[in-house]
Amino acid sequence: MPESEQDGLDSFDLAILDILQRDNTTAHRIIGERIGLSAAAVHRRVRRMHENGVITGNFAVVDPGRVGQPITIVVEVEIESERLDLLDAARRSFAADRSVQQCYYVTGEADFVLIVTVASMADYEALTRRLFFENHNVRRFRTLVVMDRIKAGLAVQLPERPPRRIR
Amino acid sequence: MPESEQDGLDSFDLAILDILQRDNTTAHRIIGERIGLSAAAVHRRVRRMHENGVITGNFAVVDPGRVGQPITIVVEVEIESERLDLLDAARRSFAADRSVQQCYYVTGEADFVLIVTVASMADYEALTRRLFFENHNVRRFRTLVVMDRIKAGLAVQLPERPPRRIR
DNA sequence: GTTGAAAATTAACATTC
DNA sequence: GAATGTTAATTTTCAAC
Repeated sequence: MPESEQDGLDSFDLAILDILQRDNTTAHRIIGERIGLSAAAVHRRVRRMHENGVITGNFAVVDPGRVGQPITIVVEVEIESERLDLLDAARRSFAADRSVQQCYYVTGEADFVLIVTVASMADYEALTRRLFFENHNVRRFRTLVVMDRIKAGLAVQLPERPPRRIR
Repeated sequence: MPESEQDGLDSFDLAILDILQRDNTTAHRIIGERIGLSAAAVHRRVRRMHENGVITGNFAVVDPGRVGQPITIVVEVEIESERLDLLDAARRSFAADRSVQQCYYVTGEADFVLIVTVASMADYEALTRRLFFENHNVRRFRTLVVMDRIKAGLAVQLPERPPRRIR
């Protein structure tokens, strides 16, 4: 395969991302006015970034407390064996669980970090049973109950200058 | 003030949220077809949920690796004093930092959990300097480098049945 | 980048529960 | 009275030039 598929984001692309990360309902015409481009040019760039995988999705974010999930918990999980098949099994069971909003595989004193939302502590206990106690590969886990979601977005910091100019 | 402002989400609202959490570019007409409502009715409900704060935002999600931020790190921070003013100062400095994507105030063995994205480990060291070493209220911090973002969305689990039927 | 057609959003109105 | 569906006007999206 050719080595063409690269980032190649210029400062216009980054300016567009900066806006869409805050509000992706902003009309292309408005974006164009702000960054000095026509609406059509903005449209083409947005579509290309979506196809290229730079933009991975467009989501509405819901306040968990308003839909019956008032409790957020950070869980650190330590596993027994790092055997690939066992690791993968854990990975999959965590990712598949509907209460698990985020799941990271990490190095350091823990192996996984999960961010879960639940309706009640009883529900959390049920989660620990099905995800941790019933999985013999889980050595231990630490529960950190979230008292305040100080910052909970997914907006990525964008470079002032394009990260790398291709060609 | 009246005690009227309540959730009052019905199953239509939840069905709409379920769709918008996956893709908020879905046209109201399409949503209407799927759940059995007109486009106008969908539009009104979406607008109301936005105003009510049920929908907290509409975002495009960007792949951090594609915009020069290939490293994700989970950081647990322990602080010295829980004095309110000092706590608030820490809170604010974490939230204000552009590299900090998420910040939670938690109970348990840590006080804050941060999720940060950076361009390099040198940048992470710079971050630890400005956020932790220069803040004398930080007792210690643990670094968990993310090797795999297994699940990184913010979609909240929605109840099958409405959480509470008002009136 | 501009133009023009198709589609979506949005407001206004009549109607039903 | 609150919420729905229909209609119509406005705006946006999107393809062609």
